[in-house]
Amino acid sequence: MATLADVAALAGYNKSTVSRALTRPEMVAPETIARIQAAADQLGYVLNRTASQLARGRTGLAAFVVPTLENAFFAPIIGGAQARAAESGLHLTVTVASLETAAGVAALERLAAQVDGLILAAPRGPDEHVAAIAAIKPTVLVDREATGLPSVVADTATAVGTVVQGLAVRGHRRIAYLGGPSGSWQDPGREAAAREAAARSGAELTVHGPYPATFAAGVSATAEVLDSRATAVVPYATAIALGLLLTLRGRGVQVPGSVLVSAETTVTEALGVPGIPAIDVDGGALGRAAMDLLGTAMVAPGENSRLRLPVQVTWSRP
Amino acid sequence: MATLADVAALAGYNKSTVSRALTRPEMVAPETIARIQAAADQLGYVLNRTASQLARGRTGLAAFVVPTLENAFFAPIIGGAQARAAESGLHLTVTVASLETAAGVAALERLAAQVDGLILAAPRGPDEHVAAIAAIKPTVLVDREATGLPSVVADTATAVGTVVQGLAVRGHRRIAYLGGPSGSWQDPGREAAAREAAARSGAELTVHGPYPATFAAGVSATAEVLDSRATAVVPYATAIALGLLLTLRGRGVQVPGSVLVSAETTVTEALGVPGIPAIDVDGGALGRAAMDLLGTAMVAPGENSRLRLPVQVTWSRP
DNA sequence: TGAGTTGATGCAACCGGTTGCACAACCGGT
DNA sequence: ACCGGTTGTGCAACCGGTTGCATCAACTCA
Repeated sequence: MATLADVAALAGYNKSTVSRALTRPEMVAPETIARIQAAADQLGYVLNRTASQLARGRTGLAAFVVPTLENAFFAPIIGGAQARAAESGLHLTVTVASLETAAGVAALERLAAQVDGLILAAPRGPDEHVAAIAAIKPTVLVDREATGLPSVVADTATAVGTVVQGLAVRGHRRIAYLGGPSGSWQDPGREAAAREAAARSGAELTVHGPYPATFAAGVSATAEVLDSRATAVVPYATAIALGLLLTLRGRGVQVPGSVLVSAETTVTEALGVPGIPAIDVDGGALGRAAMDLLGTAMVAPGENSRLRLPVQVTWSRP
Repeated sequence: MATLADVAALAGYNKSTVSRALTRPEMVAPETIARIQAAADQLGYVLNRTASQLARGRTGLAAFVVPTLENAFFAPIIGGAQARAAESGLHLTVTVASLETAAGVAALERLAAQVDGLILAAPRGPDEHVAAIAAIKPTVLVDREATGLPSVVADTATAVGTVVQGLAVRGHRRIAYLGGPSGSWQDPGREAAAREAAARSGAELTVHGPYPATFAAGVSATAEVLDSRATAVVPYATAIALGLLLTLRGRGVQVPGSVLVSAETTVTEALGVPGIPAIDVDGGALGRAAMDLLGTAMVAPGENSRLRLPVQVTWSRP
């Protein structure tokens, strides 16, 4: 592996000049840069991040922490964050960890010591645990808010309210809300919005859960949904909706017909029936926004904006 | 932040002794260790990984590379690998990247320069691209094999063969195989196994695809499946199966009845109908095995075992 | 008792970049 | 011709550990 010194020797300059040519071109004469560039190319030189990090006192790593990867919901968020991270020369490492247990917190504290900043996506667990991590390194929250921390959340509460109201307008008198994982920060807000919308439009709302955001949870929720005699269901996550949909149909229940299940556009359109509400979160935007916030947080700690991204509600066409 | 030198000064020893006391206790007198330990605790000393890495010439990072995170299939694999990595003090960073394009390869080559080893999960793209990465750092393949590289694959080909034969035995004369993403290494093997099983048991096999492993692909595959007039379908991935199932039922097609779709146990059981084949891959085991292989590959390059993990086939009960 | 081990610790040279400071060459202005 | 101000480059001291080699005391065995 070629080092700075090798390049310097070949190009006939000092290490320091080479370093500057490669990282701060504005400090170096154009033709010098060209020569150094040529030498670097010839040797196939690549910067040794570790050395660079040691010298600069930064690691060039950011961590994206998710509670689980089972939920495809995080995929586009990670994608968006990763794209932005790459642009600013950061590596984004994805880690699965929980803030619910002391062991999980300890693991994250260790991780925090090794990165320049963290994005905690939909972290569950008490505020103090979140604060403990945020105390170590600049931290941005996704789909959760906390005082004193920058955050970006998809405003699904409003979307759920819209959906419930829309359902009521379309004649649904009994609506079931399937809550998300216990500890979910978003869940109470969504539930409240659902309740409020139901009350305002004179529909009855039954609340069920908590359910993890998995297919299996949707399957096991079926009995409760049927018991509730609701004609429309608003589940917390797409995976839950899928499990529910398939099981309902497996039991010969008309969907929609006797029961209508909201999901996201790709799913509702697949149902081949119009008038099913879909809630679509732009995960990529969430991820990009989170990374941007982290970028500023790493430069100017203390700065903490709370972003709320709008969420789209559409009603399926056939 | 306290450094080695601080601890050394406080404890009255040399940096080097402190370093050894902390990382190779067997080389240092017990009471010395005790004193150094005390000093370290008092100062709240924590090892600076970056410095350690620079000196040792290793990064303590391993990369887990997936073609996409949309597919929940990778979640348990990553989980398993991450668990094992943590045990051996490695950080596992998850990266989304493709080996199909030159740009993707370049990005991975850059990544490879920064880690101690990589696990490429279900990489698509030509062998030379894989080889290019493997030439840089110890590399383990998951769900793909290549000469000279350690790999671990889930033997889904055999499972697909079993399923097709089972379907034929149960009276299905026309079976549709929905191929996976173009470039998938597993796909040809599965297709071959399906063909062979069909031929052996006198059933007719129609092959469709390629399809990406997504819900949307399952939706769009519906027309072709119906056209094929097959009574049973074996899709490449669970997400495809879900899209297909939902759309079929959305169109009023009896599933099963007119068409039967295989998936994984959680899904087939949700259908509430017996006799549907499920193919279940133990992702956690795949991940753990991959990480173990990487561990040995990092110590002893050249060593390259090819593991084939059995895959379970079950037929749903009501 | 002396030569040969063994064990514990110190010394100093790394690992590969980054950066403050010094210095020389060159600028336009007076 | 002289001066303050740029601009471009080199020098060397870092960043914080790791490790080969030297040193020295204590210990073994003849």
